[in-house]
Amino acid sequence: MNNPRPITNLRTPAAAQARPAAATHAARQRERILDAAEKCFIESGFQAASMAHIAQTAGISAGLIYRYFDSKAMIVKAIIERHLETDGACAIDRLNSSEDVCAAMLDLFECWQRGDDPKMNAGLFLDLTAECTRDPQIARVVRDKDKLIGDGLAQVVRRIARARGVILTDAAARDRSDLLQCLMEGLASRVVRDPKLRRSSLKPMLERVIDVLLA
Amino acid sequence: MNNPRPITNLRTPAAAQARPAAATHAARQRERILDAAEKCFIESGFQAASMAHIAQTAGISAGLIYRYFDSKAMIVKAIIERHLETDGACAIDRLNSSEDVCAAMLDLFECWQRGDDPKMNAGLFLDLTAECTRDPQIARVVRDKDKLIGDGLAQVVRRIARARGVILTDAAARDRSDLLQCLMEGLASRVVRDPKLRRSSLKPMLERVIDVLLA
DNA sequence: ATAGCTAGAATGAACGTTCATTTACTTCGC
DNA sequence: GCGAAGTAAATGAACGTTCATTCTAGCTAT
Repeated sequence: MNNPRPITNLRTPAAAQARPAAATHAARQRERILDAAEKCFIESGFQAASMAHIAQTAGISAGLIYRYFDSKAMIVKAIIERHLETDGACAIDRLNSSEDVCAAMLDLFECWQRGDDPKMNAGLFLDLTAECTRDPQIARVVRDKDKLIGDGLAQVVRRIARARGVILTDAAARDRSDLLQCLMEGLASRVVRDPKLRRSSLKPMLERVIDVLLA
Repeated sequence: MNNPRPITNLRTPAAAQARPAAATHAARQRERILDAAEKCFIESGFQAASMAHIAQTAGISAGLIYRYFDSKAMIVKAIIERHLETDGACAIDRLNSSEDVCAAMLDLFECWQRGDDPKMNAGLFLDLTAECTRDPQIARVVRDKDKLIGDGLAQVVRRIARARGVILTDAAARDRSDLLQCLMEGLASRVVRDPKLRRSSLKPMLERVIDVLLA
């Protein structure tokens, strides 16, 4: 008499409806596993991080992970989706709230440089982008999200340009946001390849470049 | 009576002096293995590419690889060094020869987009950069080379600015080359995350931005 | 010329290890 | 006491690496 699968499958949202108390616990456990996985992925990369290490970091047994996730690939997928959610939204939010695009970008630069925010990690960003060239499923998710981020950034560009008295067409705003995105993502690479790079030496020219992009 | 190591160690340059005929064969084999490894690394990433797959791609047995390389890590190191050599030098050469910095950058963009040149692959570049955040040895090699590339780029900036009648200090040229590098590396990320991005939509704003950086 | 010898080149099976995943068992809350 | 939560050992596949063995090309003595 083997019972290969739990009767209430925690991996489906159906469990949430069935028993609310257990569901919140399950959700918390999933978060715990994802937090640990994120830490491990940053430390070792998606491929090299082992389930054993993730389990140890989460403070649970390796087998227990499989109660909450079907496979390692599903954890990777969940981390990527979470990262895309926070990373993209956070960047747009910063630009929207600060009004000073240059300062917002330099803040992001410093955040990457410190490496203290697991949600905005340069290594993870680069690894994730590289993975797109190899895993079509990941590529699709990333490109879908990237399109949304690009749209959001284009809107920010249009809004700021309008505040400066310039009316941009959709296409023109998009060309400018593409280059802005290029700059931001380039900073991720710069952070890693030149750790000595300072905000102060970046600021003057970045200001002038962004001025061109918004006028 | 076992003889654990070959008397002429192919992995040391000393072998080249000893027997020139065999040395050229060894060098050719090493190149063959590196070419195969490069292909596999682009296809699967540094971590996921297996020695068996590299051997199969090279058309030799798995064991033979160890006659020419001590370990997989050494192959990774050799590929990275080869990549840094060609990638950096090639970019500077293009800028030096074309005089039109914008066109040279867009050429590089298209080269990455086509993905036909194994020496200039965006996925490999991103993977390699991500690896810096995890392997200190790789980080050191990449950062040393990055410094040289930055110096070269700063010189190009100074030269072009001077041709336009602007004299830049070393620090000013460096600030500009940092942002140029930022743009170029951002393009590697853009190529992967937005495959539909076109040279024609990039060109107008890139021209204006580069104009600012060189004047 | 050629048979025998030698050493490097190459093979492929086997090794020990590690990994993701499964299974059998225990603990805990209700 | 029953089902859910959790553990730890087991499993088989895959990995990097090694090793005994075979192949091959060039040299030497006859």
